[in-house]
Amino acid sequence: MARFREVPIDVSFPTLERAVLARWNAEKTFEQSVAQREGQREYVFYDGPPFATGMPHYGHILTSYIKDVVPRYFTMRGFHVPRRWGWDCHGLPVEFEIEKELGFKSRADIVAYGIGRFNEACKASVLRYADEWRRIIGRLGRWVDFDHDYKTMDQSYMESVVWVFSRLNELGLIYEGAKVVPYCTRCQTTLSNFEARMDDATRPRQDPAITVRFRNADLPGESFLAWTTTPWTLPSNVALAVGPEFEYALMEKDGDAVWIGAATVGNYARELEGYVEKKRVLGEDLVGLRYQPLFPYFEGTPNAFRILPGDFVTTDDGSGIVHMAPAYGEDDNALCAAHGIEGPKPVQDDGTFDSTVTDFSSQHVFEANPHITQKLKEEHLLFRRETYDHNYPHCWRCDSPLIYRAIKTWFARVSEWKGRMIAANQKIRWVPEHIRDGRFGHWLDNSRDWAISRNRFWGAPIPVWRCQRAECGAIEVVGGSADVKARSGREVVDWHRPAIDAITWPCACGGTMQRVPDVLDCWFESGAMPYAQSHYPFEHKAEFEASFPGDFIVEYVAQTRGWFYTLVVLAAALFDDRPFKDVVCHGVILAEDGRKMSKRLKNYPDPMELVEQHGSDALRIALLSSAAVRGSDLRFSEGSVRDAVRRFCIPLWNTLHYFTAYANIDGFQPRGDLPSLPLSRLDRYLLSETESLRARVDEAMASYDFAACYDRIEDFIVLLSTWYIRLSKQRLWRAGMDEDKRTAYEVLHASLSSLAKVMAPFVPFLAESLHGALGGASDNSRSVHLEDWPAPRPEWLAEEIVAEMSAIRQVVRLARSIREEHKLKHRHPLRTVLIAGLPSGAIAHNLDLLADELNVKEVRALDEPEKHVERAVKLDYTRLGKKLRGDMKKVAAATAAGQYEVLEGGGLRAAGIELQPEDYSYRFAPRVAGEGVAAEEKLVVVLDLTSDPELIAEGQMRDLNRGLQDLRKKAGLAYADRVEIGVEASDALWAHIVAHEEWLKEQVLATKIARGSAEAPLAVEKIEVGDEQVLIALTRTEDA
RNA sequence: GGGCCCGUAGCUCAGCGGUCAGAGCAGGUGGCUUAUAUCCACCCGGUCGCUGGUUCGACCCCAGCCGGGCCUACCA
Repeated sequence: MARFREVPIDVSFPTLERAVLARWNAEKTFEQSVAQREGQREYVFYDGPPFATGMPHYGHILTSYIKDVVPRYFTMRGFHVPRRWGWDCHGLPVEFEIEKELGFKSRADIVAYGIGRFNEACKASVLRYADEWRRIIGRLGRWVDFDHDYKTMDQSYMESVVWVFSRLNELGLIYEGAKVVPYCTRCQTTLSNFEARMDDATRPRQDPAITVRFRNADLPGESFLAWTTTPWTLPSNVALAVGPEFEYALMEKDGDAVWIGAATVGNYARELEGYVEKKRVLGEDLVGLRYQPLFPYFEGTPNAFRILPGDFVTTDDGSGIVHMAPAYGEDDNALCAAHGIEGPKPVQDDGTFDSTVTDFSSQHVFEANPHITQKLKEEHLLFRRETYDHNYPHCWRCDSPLIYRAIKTWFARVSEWKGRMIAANQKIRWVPEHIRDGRFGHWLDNSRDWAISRNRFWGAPIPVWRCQRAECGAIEVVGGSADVKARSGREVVDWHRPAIDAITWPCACGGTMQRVPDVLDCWFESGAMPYAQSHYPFEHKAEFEASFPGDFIVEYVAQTRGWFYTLVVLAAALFDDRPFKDVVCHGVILAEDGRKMSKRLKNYPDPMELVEQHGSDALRIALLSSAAVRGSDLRFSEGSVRDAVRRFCIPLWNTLHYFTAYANIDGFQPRGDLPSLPLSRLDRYLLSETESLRARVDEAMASYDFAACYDRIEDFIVLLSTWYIRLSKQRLWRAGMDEDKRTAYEVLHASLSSLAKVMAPFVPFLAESLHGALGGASDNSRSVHLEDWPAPRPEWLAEEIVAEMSAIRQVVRLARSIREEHKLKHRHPLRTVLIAGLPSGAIAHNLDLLADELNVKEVRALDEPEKHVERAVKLDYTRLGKKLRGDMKKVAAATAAGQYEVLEGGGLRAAGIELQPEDYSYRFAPRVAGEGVAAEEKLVVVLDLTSDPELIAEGQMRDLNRGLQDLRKKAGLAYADRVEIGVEASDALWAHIVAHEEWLKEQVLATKIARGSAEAPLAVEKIEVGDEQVLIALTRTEDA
């Protein structure tokens, strides 16, 4: 009766995985794994929410795998690791989707449709992919709690966000200002400076660049040349700026004189053909000069139309003179404000000119560019027209080119607490490490005030109410629903617009307090996630404070300016702390061709089809053992997944198959009594490596080096499969169950059991199958994911055996290379091998192993290796380099040339310098080619190549055995099936067969060996035995 | 313009102040296998981007340059 669950050899990993999933679902294994750690140490993981406006792609899958491995690992290590799924619900991405669906062209369409209806549509849509996400993430084997998820649109979440805003306000970190900010004319809202850099929002664009004459108001024959790539800002021009330190040249030809930056004259070689430099002055000498406005629209602007000094002026591009439109440029705004100039704002919210700009009224600014250029040309004010390729920001969702525009916006005064953010960052552990002071550190250094309001609809409200009486304008900021109720007497039923807008209350002045209409930047909401998911500080106050900062987050590198950033901003302001302790930044997954994965190009395989083809664990291995987990980009190919199956899954599976099949034949039942068993050195080697694997994985996980974890596990599987099991076959194949055989089973069982646990976080499905199969015939054994991580077993470590085995494996390689060189088949036995250079005792310890592996009758120590090999001194460079310094070269040259003398009592002298025995060792190289000698490092192997009839006969028997085994397999026989054999052999060969009949019968489980073909054989084949072609046949013996 | 990362075999990537630079894949040859879709050995294949410097010793550290990627900037 089978005790171990039968493991089919022709496994389908995807099928296997589905069965495991079914069991996890049925037994609520995930829930148990979390619940059983209740009360133990917390390991706090924050789930960075995806925008669920589409289906998961490889990037999400990579993130998800890491978000699964780490919590699984720490759970097994004894931590309580709750994992709540998060949904990002608010913001432009969603609004934009809905606008598309409803066929809206502009913001006005939304208002006409009704904010309430629009937001209902947003709400209804955000979770439309939720079921698909849940299905896919579940299929991947990621354990995460979807039932207790958080959504940024939850009332509790929104109330915490409101609290965060009010808290910042109490700290004096919020203000309303009219700064120049990125603005989307289609969405009709401001964006934050970092949204303008999201993903590929900043990308090449071609714009017109024109150089314009501004005529000197007092000397009409002179003009100032200014260059701009935004002709649409020229109607709003109110000043020019020059670099006070730069030189400016007055260039003249035929009575036309133009001022231009001296360093930029070369930029205008063609236009300035024939012009002569008449004068050269410093910029500061031009300051104060007046010029005629280009357009008449704003002629009356006080203090305007003069030349101002600007420290931002460069001479890299353009003409060295910069035109100033304060409402549409940050520098312009600051400089003009400093000189008492208020700029006109003729551009309306939808990007069109208002009626003040009579010539271009109601034209969109980008549409107006050529018309403005044309008009300037007609008035002879256009000096040059060109096109300019530059990187230009676009709206990260609707893709419209942004403009910069002064607009009333609510700001978080980030520049004020930047220092605390920088300090907090120093306490964060980044993987890869360079992000901390590199990409992220520099980003923090450049932090500017954050425009947090959006003149939009679907988001958490700015919790600011303002008295509607213009002459009062009092402002109140609320920090939660209690604040609202205290003022208005009304409950907050929904923090969303328009419900929240409907709540008003009387101002002390008699006016009405009404909410300012803006909503918050959705990045503000995601930055508030640690607090808002717990409804802090309204609920779970103590739990939150005990669990903050979080232990671990992971997202892709671009979040350094997204979520990672907003988390740090808010945590530094609210708690003067880091929001998380450890963060892993993974890279971007590219298609195999090195380009971005593109649905349109179909340059990548569908993730779920791939998972159903090869299995999720294989995909997990491929992704997490790649450089992507170290922050690099990854060219993903299906081949890497196939490779993972071939290198990792199949060898492991076959190991398990072998173990269960033979253990069941033998009726092996583990007793767990290893310490009392006569462990062989091979057994101790495997146990030592088993323990080392655990330690190596722990070490790698301490630095979140997932790739190293997979490498170590794979190394172990190879060792297990190609060394331990292969060498144990003879032990396990023997009939009956002696103690040695049982020991082998116990060792294998212990090692595999440990392996199952160590693998569990990394290949959760395979580990579960492995663990389940080892647990016994009953399918009711506990999940491996409910087990504790293996405890250290220092008693399993056996360093000297590991070193010895590594030397033995080297000897085996050397012996094989000798056979290779001499075309001697491995099956052909040889008489003797001589070995030198092994650790003392190694030969005695491994006599049988060496004899088997090398297929020799006798293994002996080689006493005088010098007879077969040259001996060379191998210096310990690390030791000697430090000691000898400049003499190192002399000594190295002398010893390499064999010029040294061995000193009595150890040590040697070379180039007049004495070396201690620990300063060097010897290595060998074969002296004579063709002698059956191989050497490497200090090892020397000498194989006796001579043969004799007895050895030849044995070789033939092994050939025959091999052929018969092959035939058994081809005939589809079970391992324990008995057979009858027929052999058509020469007389000489037959005589050998007769001599070895018993051995052969035992090997191939034959009841009878006959000369000639059997009647109606089950299988027949012609094979090579020695030099002879032999026909073999077998028939299955009916069971007695 | 500035910053960060990268440049190692045909491909994907390890490595790292120490002797002769590695693995996997791909190609070739041979061998092993009573679990394996395996595996093993050997061959093929490298100016470790280039040039200097530091050092007894540099793929590794430093400087400069070339190439690629990512990020960034008030390219008006």
